[in-house]
Amino acid sequence: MSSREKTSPARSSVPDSFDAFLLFRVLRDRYGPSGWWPGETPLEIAVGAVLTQNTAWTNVEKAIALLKEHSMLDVRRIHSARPETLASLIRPSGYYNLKSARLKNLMQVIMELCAGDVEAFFSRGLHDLRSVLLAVNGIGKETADSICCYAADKITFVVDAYTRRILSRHGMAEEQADYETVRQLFEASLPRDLTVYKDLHAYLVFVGKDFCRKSGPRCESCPLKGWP
DNA sequence: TGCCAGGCCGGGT
DNA sequence: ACCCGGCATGGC
Repeated sequence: MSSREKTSPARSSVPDSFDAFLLFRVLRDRYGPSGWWPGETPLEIAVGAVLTQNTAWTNVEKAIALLKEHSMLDVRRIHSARPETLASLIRPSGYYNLKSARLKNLMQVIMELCAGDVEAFFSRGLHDLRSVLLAVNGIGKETADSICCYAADKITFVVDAYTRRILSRHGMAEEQADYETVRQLFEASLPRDLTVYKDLHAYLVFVGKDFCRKSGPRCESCPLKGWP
């Protein structure tokens, strides 16, 4: 059956020649191992993923440092903290009331499903974990995939604003292509290798920060100049 | 000084 | 199914 085209929702057309693995190799040659995600434990990575929503990482670092100083980087401590207390600690990361509630929502589900055992929580299968995370208020697709990939070591590609912008500026996708379309675009041409997934997303953030900001594009020395 | 940062939700059309 | 306002700090 050629049951493909009729029900497909208006989806952006993309050059089917896109080779994400080639992109990976080019960027790896330039950057080497990415060292991502910044964060020492799976819990710290997950917390950072929430705190960095629409926020510069330098601000997140301050917030995480404060959590550590107050011995609050802990499932039960966050879970039982007063919302205002938690908010005051993560203040530098912005949206602190919102993110305080979101962190507590995440800890709540870890408590409910695994009695606060982070390792057990992250040892679920990808699809199970991903849907559990997506059901948490305050965790959307990018945050869920970031946690799955970097905190739980699952093979799922993280799509963010930089990924979209870089692809669209190079004519490889529409800027407003929906999340799943872009994710499939990458996963279709990547080997199922966790390091490749982790590093490629990291490289796209590096390129985005250095050469592909919203304004002030300095594309001259961009490693992707002329791509493809 | 204003714009931007590794989003997401809820309400409106 | 989109579109939009709100959420907030710190850096350039």
